[in-house]
Amino acid sequence: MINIKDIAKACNVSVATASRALRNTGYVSKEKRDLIHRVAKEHGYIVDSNAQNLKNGKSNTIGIIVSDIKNFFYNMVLENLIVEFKRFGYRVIISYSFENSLTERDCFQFLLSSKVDAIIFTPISNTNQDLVDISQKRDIPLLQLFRSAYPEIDSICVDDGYGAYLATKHLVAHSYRRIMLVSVKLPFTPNRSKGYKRALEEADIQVNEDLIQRFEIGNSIEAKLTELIDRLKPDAIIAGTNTFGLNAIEAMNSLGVNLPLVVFDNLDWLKLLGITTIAQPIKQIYEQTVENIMTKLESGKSSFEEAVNIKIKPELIVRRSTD
Amino acid sequence: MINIKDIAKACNVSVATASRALRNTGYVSKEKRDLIHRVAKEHGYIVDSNAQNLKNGKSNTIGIIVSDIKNFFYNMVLENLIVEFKRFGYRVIISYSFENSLTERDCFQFLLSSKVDAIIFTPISNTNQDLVDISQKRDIPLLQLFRSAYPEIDSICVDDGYGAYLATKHLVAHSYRRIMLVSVKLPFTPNRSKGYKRALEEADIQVNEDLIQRFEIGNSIEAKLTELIDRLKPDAIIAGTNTFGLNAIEAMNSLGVNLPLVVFDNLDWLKLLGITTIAQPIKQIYEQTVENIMTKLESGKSSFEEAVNIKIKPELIVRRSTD
DNA sequence: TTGTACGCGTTATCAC
DNA sequence: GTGATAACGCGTACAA
Repeated sequence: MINIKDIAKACNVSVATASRALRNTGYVSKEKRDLIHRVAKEHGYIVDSNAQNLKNGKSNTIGIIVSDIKNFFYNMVLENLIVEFKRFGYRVIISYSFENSLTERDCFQFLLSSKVDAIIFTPISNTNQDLVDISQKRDIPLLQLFRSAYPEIDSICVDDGYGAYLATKHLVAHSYRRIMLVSVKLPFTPNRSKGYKRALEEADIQVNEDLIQRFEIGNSIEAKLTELIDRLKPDAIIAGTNTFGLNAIEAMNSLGVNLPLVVFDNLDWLKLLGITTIAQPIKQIYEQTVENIMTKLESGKSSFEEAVNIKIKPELIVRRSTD
Repeated sequence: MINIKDIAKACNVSVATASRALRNTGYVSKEKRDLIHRVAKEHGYIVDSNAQNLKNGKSNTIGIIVSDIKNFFYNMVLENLIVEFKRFGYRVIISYSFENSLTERDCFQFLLSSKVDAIIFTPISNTNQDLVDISQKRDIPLLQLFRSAYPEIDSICVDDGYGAYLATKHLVAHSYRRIMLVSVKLPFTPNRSKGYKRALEEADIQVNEDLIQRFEIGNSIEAKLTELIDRLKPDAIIAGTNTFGLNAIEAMNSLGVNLPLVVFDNLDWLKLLGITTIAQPIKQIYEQTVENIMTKLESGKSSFEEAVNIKIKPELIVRRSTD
């Protein structure tokens, strides 16, 4: 393992000089600086970031715990976060919790153990309060993204309730009355059914609780939907995730019906099929996220008096499935 | 920052004892062990992995550089790799190169700097030879996944040439003669056109080079495809990626034609649309990857005499688009 | 402008 | 069973 001492020796300088030269900081004459850089490159020297972080007590790194690696939108936001934070001189380190609280716990501990400067995460539950507390004590800025499980820390969520409101209102305006809402059974996430009910109430339509169905994410609900559609005879469907949307289409196909459909999350294939969607405003999400974290980081304050809860409004994109 | 010294002091033991207790290693009496664990928990103690890694010269971590965060299959493989390596006691740390050689360089350096025990990556080019060399010198097992740019290191790829062969042969068997291949312009990846040509030659069909089209990945090629289909009048299409597949469908829609289509990468919506696909055998990919890395790690040898180049055969899934 | 010396948090060695 | 101590590689007062 070739270290800074080797480089210093090879250049006939002290490690202090080598360190300063390699990090382009402090005083060091041009000749020595060039020499040191050249020798370092020749020897394939790479700093040991563990030693650096240990020394500095921080790592110039932002940790992100993503709950679902398969979620296209999470990945889109993640990509932009990586790019944006890089522009501020921060590296991003990603951990995946796979929608599991214990795995989330591992991730959280790992990030704290690595001395990250901030943590962004999509909470699965509120069972890791102790780690949240430790982070606060260490003055590490925290931010909940997409969900809000810990009231005392900042959050940025998409207002899915409003999305459901938009979808329902749109369908109501097209004279549909028996609208089925296929929602996710997920705690700490904005409530879709509230927006659905509000839109119906505004139109003086009686809410039928049977038409509000909740399912766990993860496995196909095609069979269940087939049964439900057949039995409840809805005249339109709102699918809370694009997987549910897919299942709904399959269910309708197998029943030989073709109901108007609105799907959450705007993916390419939904556009292709001409399906109306509720689109997440990716840009707003990552921009607000970066601003939230950078503000805390630059102010040196890991949090302010009151937790900030930002709700970002999704957009309705009308296509021929509901025209 | 509460460290092991604090814990030791609070327990009236030495740091050595505390360290042994916390890591459940070496000798330490039951009472002290329990006490130390309790106090550590109470104080919210978390080891500093930077100090650990610095001390140990390694991190029990495998670094993976993913070239495309949006690629669903990469993510599927990644998820499984994380789970599998965890079972072997290794943590995975992910970096994204976004199909950019310089970013890949950053990632590579970061991983080496972090003292990862092995690196798996999807090379974009062969311009980072120096970092490959450094890794070899440090005895860090390397593995190229999905592409092969450095002949001297192991690789695991999907045999896309064979996939193209399967697709072409299938279409030929259905009497199509003017099959258009929409392929990716990507170096170091198995050549799709070879398999395409082989299938045609086996059927004594003259290869028409015009029908082999290559495009960069990243942006929509719908307009180009519309023009090509209109001008070249193919009687079937093979799309080398699912984005190209999407574009092909859009192009056909705008022309009002409906040619048989085979698309690489089997995604849910392709199944929904009944489109024939070439499916990547995810399980084989991650299993072979884990085996390759773990063998090297456990044998203590970062490589063997000859580089191993594994090609995994994809599968043809026939659906109604080509029936 | 350069070098010496110490400490960051942890662990392995060795003496007790 | 337990504890003192030297390292790991690096950065930085402080001295020169």
